[in-house]
Amino acid sequence: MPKGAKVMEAAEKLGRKLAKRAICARIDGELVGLAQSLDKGGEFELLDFEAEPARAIYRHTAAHIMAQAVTRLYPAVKLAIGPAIEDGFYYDFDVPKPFSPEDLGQIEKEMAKIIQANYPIESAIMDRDHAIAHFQREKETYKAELVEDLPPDAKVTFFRQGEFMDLCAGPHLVSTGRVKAFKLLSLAGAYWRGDERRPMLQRIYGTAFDKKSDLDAYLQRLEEQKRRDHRRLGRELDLFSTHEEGGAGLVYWHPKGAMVRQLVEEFWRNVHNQNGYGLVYSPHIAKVDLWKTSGHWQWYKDDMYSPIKIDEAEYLLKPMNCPFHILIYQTQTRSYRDLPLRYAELGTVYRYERSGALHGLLRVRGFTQDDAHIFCRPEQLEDELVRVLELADFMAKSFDYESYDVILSVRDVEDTEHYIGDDEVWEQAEGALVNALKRKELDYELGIGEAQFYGPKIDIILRDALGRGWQGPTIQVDFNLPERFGLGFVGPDGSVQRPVMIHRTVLGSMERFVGGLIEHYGGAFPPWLAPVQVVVLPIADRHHEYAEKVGDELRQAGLRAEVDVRNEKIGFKIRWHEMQKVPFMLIVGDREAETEAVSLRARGEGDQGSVPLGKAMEDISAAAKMPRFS
RNA sequence: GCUGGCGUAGCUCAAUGGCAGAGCAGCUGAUUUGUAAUCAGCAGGUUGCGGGUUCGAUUCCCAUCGCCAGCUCCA
Repeated sequence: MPKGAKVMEAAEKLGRKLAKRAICARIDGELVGLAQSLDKGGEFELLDFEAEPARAIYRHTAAHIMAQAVTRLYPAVKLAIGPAIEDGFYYDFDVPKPFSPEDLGQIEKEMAKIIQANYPIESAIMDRDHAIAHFQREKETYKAELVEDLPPDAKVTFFRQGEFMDLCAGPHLVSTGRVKAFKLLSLAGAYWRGDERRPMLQRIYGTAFDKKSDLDAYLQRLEEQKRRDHRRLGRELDLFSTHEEGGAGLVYWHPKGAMVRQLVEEFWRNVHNQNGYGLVYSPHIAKVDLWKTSGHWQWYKDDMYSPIKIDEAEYLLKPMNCPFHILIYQTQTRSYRDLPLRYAELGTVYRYERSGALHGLLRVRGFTQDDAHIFCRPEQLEDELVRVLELADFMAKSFDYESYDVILSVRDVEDTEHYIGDDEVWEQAEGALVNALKRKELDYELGIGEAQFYGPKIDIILRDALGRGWQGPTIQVDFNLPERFGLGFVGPDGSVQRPVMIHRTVLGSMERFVGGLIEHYGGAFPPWLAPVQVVVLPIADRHHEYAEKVGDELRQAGLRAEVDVRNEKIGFKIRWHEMQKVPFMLIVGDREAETEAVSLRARGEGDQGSVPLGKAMEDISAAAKMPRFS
């Protein structure tokens, strides 16, 4: 290709069809727009909508089109930022009057005009000072601030489409007409630069696809997410409720939801007993002094509830279980031979969550953590972390979470205010976590400044059936609490040494975990977790006796079975229990009663035909087995 | 906590300043049913709670509680 030729021309050379679908190119790893000139050679690759970076460019252009439309309709608007995000884009605006949902339709219409006009999108470069002056003149104070943060010698790029020009690093589509399918989805407030002390802007979320059918499929996926919403299923399947009278963020588990939770807990207990944990119970409140020793009073106060006065002493509701497990540790002189000591507890804690953060079962003010604290010698730390990672993996797989993402949260070394303990101790802790992850060959993202006040942590984000992420296991290394409580163990040489603590949960909390499970399974729990595993459906009144007998036998065999003797037709009952997501239905009429048989129906799969009762019970029992750790 | 939206029967939703309604669920009765909704009748409400404007408020205003979408924060 000649120097100065456009990327697009190079693309055409590769093929008409290819060029038509291309959004941008990657030259030596750098993304460039199709309208840009080729000023250097290198490895050349065309990207279409299938490629994530190209998709982001496409949606980013859609965000610009939205900003252009908003600027036309609301001339007083000030623009902030408008990036592409997972599945779409947003743009933040400062407008005198907030948008209403009805405004979105208007904006969409204006966007359609801009797309129709097919304005070419051209880039321009200005030096930093000119750019600042330009934005100050235009009263675009947010844009001016963005440019001011750039280094003094920076060249600032702009993109122009029609009358609209926006500060932007690019690249972009070649013209506005390239956006084929878009939709504005929602409105929200958002702080400028995510800082709650700064102005609240109006954010519009939208999404864009290069095919109408893909947009429709995406919108259908949103519908599917709504159908699986645990708050909706929680009501429809009679699993749990919350009550205005009782207070926000506090959960009431109904018998069926409680059964699911109980099964999760039973499984959890089995696994922990098998894995060398001692299961403990601890109180819900403790004196303020204990929380002063642990540091919670100083470092975690904003998340804790006000003290309760009992006999002149002040007590606090626990936000964490760790100090209690430490007290248990301290009841004996521990030998190096005793370690590691692992205490596990389904411990109910209470934390103050800001009212706007509350959300169904996923964000609540009282919840039960599947907590454990491992006290070990420093040289045991890495092995223990590996064991926890293995346990976490087993737990995830047992609930059909096929994959997960790992985040290593470390302290921000600049921020000395939010963390206790010396640098050396932090480095040691962070190093142990990194080594454990390496040994399990787990890739991870780094979360700087995301650590707990007492130590760094690994967070595991479970990917559900729809590919969404759920906060699951977390593993924290802590050298600080053992120090604060003066914990010790007697070493082989008779000297007293300091143990290390691991705080960990492998599910998260019962509330959040079960909430996630409801959505993951869409309410259709696998047989071992289903609150009702089998329902017996008699055809007519004369079959009730046999149906009850079948129900009794099922229950005798340890299955959770119900008999539906309502005066309804069989079709009604089948529909009802299908919607209640019961895994198995046994239909009994004259034919079955005569031959000690049942007509088996499996959830979602329909009629499986007539089966002898004994065989049906065996099959159902086999399908309903709780997973075991091996 | 902040911004915006919302709160009407158990659930889903109508009624825009003038007698609060429907479907499903519930109850009663009829029907005795063979693989995703049998029919009929009955009952169900201080319109979240408190104040105000008005002859009159589900509707307009203020406050409060709760919910929703985000922001911030997090198991």
